[in-house]
Amino acid sequence: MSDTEKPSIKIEEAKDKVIGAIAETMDLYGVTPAAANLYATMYFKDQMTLDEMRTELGMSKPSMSTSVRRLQDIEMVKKTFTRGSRKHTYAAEKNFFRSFMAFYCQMWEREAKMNLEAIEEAQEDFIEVIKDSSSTPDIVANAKKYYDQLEESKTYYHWLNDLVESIRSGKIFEFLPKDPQD
Amino acid sequence: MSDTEKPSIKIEEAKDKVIGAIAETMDLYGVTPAAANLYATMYFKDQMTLDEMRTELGMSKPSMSTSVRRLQDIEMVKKTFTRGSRKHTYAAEKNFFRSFMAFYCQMWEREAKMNLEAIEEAQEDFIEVIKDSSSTPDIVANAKKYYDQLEESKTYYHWLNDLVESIRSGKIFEFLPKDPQD
DNA sequence: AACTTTATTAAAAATTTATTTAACATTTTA
DNA sequence: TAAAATGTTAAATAAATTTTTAATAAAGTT
Repeated sequence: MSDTEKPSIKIEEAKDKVIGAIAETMDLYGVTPAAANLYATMYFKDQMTLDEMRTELGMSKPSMSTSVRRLQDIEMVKKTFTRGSRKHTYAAEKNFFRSFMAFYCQMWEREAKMNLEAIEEAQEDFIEVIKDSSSTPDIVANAKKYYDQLEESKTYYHWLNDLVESIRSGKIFEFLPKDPQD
Repeated sequence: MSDTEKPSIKIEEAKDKVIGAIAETMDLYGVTPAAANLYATMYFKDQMTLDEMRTELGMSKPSMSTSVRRLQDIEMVKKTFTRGSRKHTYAAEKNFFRSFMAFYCQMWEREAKMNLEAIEEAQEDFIEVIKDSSSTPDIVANAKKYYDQLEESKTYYHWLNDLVESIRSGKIFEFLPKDPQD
């Protein structure tokens, strides 16, 4: 290896350290390894085509195609327009605040919605049981207990929705500044 | 079916709606289906032994054993002491605020730590390349660009640590109350 | 101290998920 | 409009993960 090559190799190695760390943490976010590696790789690129992705990661094109779409779903990758090229180009969202926002807001909103819906339905059932004349006293007591437990849990889902709202609006950064001036 | 059975069946069905919803959202949190179903089932119980779990879910005991341990890891289940019983007993954390806290704080702290470590190492490498006399001007320019990109991303990880701290200390609830008085 | 009960670990089986190869559809260009 | 290039869908393969059966260890009881 010539001396003049060393620095560029060192750069690649340095990038790889960060790519590895990003991909590993994304893995825990329910993203497939291919998508995680792809995002981390794109984090150091301006924009990429599907063919560049496949060359860079050594994976198949359909794998890149589906990975890129999943990353688009969670808004971590955006399609970019490049005049003069018929290949589609994509760019990674490099602002982690925006990625955080998109990912968690989507997730928490979904969670709150799904669970609140189930809770409402269940609570209606419990009320019917409580009203039902054929219910024995301890069945009624049970139904009441569950009804109250669910009622209390709603507080959490409403809070989750509030959290989402404060992130979307940016109000949370008034409370927790991005650059703490200490 | 006798009329007096109907209410208790209705109760079970109502619980199952909520169990299904909880388990489905937990699935997205990287928890195995067995663990997700187990937690959701325990959510409506005071406490359970491994044998009760296996009977209730119709799964093997080792599956319950490992599931319960994973739930303990993310602090969604706690071991309880029951005098007079030699079987271990476990109880689900029913306060979702506490589950949220334990789960996300653990996750975010880990993410910030891992990525910040990788970033520090990479930045040292970039500095070496910049200092290296055998680096060509555009290699130096590249190293500087990456260095700055990583430097900026640190803001996010520090913010994540601040978020964790405000959740752990409960200060976040001053900003976002659990019961909004509207 | 031996026996019984309970829980955990290890190896095997089964299921699920991710990835690839191959076929198809779409778009662009000549 | 035909040919070439790009991207996506479908079926098949491969890999990883989850779950189970079987064996082991630990704890408690007689």
